[in-house]
Amino acid sequence: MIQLIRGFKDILPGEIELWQRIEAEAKSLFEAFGFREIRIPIMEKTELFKRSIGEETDIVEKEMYTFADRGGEMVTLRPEATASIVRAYIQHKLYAADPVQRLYMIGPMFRRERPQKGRYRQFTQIDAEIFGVASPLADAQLIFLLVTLFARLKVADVEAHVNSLGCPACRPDFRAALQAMLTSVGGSLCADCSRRRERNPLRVLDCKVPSCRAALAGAPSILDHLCRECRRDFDELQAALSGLGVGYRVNPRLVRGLDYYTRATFEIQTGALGAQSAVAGGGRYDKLVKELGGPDLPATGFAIGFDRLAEIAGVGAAGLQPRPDLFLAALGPESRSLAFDWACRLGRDGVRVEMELGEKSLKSQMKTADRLGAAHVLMVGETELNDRAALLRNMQTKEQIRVPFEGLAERIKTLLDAR
RNA sequence: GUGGGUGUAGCUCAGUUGGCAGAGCACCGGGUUGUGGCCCCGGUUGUCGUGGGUUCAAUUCCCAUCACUCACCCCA
Repeated sequence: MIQLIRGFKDILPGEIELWQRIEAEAKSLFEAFGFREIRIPIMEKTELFKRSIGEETDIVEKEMYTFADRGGEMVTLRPEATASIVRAYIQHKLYAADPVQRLYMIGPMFRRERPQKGRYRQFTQIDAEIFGVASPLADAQLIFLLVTLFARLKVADVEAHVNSLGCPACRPDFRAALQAMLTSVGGSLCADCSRRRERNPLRVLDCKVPSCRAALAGAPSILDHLCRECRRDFDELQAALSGLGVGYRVNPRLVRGLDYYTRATFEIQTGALGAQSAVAGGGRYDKLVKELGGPDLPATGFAIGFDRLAEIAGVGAAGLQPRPDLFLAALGPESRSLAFDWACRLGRDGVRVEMELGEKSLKSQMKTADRLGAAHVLMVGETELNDRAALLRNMQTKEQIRVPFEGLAERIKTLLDAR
């Protein structure tokens, strides 16, 4: 038999209710804050991701699903959403009407990594971006949204981490200081970090190898090298968060794996997902719009790992299963055809209704109704045909009443609505 | 890409020092010829992950392979 692709997964009924709940919660929250949904394509020209995420990043170097299509063009299944949203913002000149745009999207992303807990090759992200706002209040708003959404979904054991990555004015200074320090402790770094020392020294700060952590105990902090503007913005962000009552931790070791980030950067971390600590991450990317050919406008945004969020959400799918309002149990062909007619009418009018379409004993049908959690069962058989009235049983109280055939669907709907 | 663990019924798992493949749950039927949950009785379901090797005989031993899973790496 043909199985699904490694690292991909089906979301089956029973689990999907939780996904729908999370989606609904996210949408209503974002829309309350003026975010509008945007839908972007699942594939883009490979060039877009190379230029935005960065040629030297792991994502671009070894994780993208990239191939030549039948016309020979190099295309890539999107590994993240920001690049496409920025592309759309520029291409459709959304900034012309108003540079300030709040956009969100929910959809699948693709990265060909080795699957493990909380990590799939097709995974879903909830993404939100704010364009055209330079103020750190925009970053504070994003973090507030994350914290609020997580609280609504009863996610326990999460913590917001914030940091500033500086800007083109001050980051080179810090980078030089860090590199000098790394050279001095060179011997005690792990192989990966020795390699990263030249190309991407900031990543060394994020290394989890104990020897590296020890060697970096006295590493310079980016926060000591921020220029005046970066310092001011970072202070303002913290003041805003404190004012909102959002708990957070300043983590000078927090870095991003994508090259386009500047200044404010943040992550929501959890201890509940094994090695995968990040449930959401984001930050400011003030230079990206311009780099991709648009105007020089600032932007900030985040992505939530939907699959990870679903795993740690305190609201389970259990209470979310739909239960029928009514189950129709019919005995014999004549009763069944009557019941079928009622079932179709009631379903059309919005009553959750199910019935057995085959020939089954009443006992068996009652069992099915019970298993489905039906609130009521409407029985019709020989006796009822003679009486011209069906029997409506309340499954909880076991109370049964006769309902005349005449206008039955309407009568039933009225009875159920009255509850 | 590297390393560890695991693959037996729809699900959770036992098992065979190599000899006809098991339990619980689920499902179906009956006990009640027309009334669910509890109880009792009965029944259905398997290429024992796949391919090869050793053997009279392999689900069991050996080799390979695939899948799942956890971790490294990286990230959401």
